[in-house]
Amino acid sequence: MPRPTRESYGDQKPPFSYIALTAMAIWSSPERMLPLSEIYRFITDRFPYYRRNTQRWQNSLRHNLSFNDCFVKVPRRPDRPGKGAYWTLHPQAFDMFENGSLLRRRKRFKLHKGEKDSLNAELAALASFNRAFLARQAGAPPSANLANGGLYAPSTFVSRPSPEPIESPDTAALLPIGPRPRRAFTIDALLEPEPRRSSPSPPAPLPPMQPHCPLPLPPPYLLAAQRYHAELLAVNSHIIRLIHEW
DNA sequence: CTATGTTTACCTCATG
DNA sequence: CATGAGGTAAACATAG
Repeated sequence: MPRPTRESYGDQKPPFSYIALTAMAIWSSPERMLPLSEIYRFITDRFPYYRRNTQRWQNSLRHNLSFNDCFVKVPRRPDRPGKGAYWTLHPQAFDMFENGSLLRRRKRFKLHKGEKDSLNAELAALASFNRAFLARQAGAPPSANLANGGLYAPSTFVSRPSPEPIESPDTAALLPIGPRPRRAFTIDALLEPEPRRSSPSPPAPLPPMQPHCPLPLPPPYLLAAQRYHAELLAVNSHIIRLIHEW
């Protein structure tokens, strides 16, 4: 049976789980990261089946986002106000599907408590930093040093390149535990290149992952973020290519 | 208020 | 039969 294509389903229900549909949407986006509304849009755009009964399936989809550890909620940048957060995939969730077909899942992706805790700690730190930054802006409005758009990249992902567990990269070392960073440069370290607002559907080929020269030597954020993106782009380039053929 | 998230419960289905 | 994945409903909570 040939790989199904976008037009194969029409009004029929596509054979993909919500997790697969959401992963497709995220993968197809330039930053590998989307707000909920964009995930909805991706799905309704290419699967007419989901243009009906939206309350039902969108509730299910939100349930999946919250319930499954493979999805990570990343806080918005303070200069990009909006309704919800951005959703991305945990890099370790990439071997979740067999053969990359998105049709079958190997096993549920679950983080162990320690991993989950440190991830949550970092995301909370990010949100906390946002608040601090916002407060700072309120005090000194003029020059927001955040002109070039883009999003945070989650930075505390443990790299596990292959089935063979090589060494254990120290995740905790990536998280500045103690005093929250007070200077604004840490936010620059988290900036991503401008996503190139191509509005409708055609996702940009593969976004250039420019080194994005850091200003002052950035904290571990940048290195971790870059490693994260390298993982996204390298480990799954074949899957991403498949999705782009749709 | 609505969109977004979180959580619990219960159901079906496949698999061992 | 037990277990796990996935789908659905629903009861919240919270942010904009």
